[in-house]
Amino acid sequence: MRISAKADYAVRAALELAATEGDASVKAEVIAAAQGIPHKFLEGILGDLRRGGLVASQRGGKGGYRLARPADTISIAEVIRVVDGPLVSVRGVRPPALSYRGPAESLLPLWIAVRANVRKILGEVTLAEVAAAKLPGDVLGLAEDPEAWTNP
Amino acid sequence: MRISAKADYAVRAALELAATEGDASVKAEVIAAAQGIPHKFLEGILGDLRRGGLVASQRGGKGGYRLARPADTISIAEVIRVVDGPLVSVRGVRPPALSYRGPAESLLPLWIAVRANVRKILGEVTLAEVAAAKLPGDVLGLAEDPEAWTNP
DNA sequence: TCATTCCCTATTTTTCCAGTAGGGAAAATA
DNA sequence: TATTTTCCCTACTGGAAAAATAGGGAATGA
Repeated sequence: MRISAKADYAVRAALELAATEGDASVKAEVIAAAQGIPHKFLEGILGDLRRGGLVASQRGGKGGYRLARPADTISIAEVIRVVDGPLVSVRGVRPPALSYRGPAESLLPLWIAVRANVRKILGEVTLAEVAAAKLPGDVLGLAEDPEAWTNP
Repeated sequence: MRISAKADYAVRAALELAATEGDASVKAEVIAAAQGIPHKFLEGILGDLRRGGLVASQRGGKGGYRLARPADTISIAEVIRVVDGPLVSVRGVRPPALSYRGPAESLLPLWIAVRANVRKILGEVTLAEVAAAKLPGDVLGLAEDPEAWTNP
């Protein structure tokens, strides 16, 4: 299960906006430099976020980007969906559209369970929480287990 | 987050073996037909599973493949790791190797939490359970929630 | 010996990811 | 109005990885 560069970049860009005081606009170039993201590639991503209604933009002199909604109302899952489509897919297909035969029939509910779990985490955590380094208790609990950091 | 065709095929092939009575060998061609997997592609996957120690093979007349260990000792996570490498990665990199700056710093524990959760599910469910359509209670609980089947 | 089946290597085809290029449109500033 | 700044749009490219194919070699049982 791989999280794409696009999704990673999009979340980091959104976090930069979430961390900006007030309604000030931030230029794409500034975000790119702060997070080490290729400038033009980032512009495309910010365009996706804008079309997805998560970000507002302003052209010209003092222009730039800002969040379209308060940072505590935007989940990480939303950001990823806007740039990458479905949160979880199998062979590029979203789970409910899959069909399995024979002993593999119970694979579908298994993928559904995985997806539900991912949704639960990424859907409850907001940009505000990550930007402020204040993850919800249950998520922090999972992340704090030393076992979670071990390799394979 | 995308699960590759290879991982999906590998699990389904392993489930066919898990569902086979006794130690009987199953031919690659039979598995391919049962699950609708391209025969030659499947052969490569079965080779990976064999080199990973999950499957044993036998050449010649009555040859074929069978599980190298009891089906209730092989988790879905093991199967996926053998054919695809790390269970979860960000931009192709496994989470502990990532490094984030500024407001994105808490992204790392978040990815870790997601990974821990995926591991928890796929690591506890065995081939035997899926093949017998008897998923563990907690997994079934997640999968039974109608909410989990809704689209986005 | 012969049919069967796994085994190995190489090659192809396709798809998608990540990144680049160049210019046009809007807005502020002067 | 002219100029600068910045977002905005379209196209495109390179390359890697995913998915699949091809062909023959090596073991095994009959």
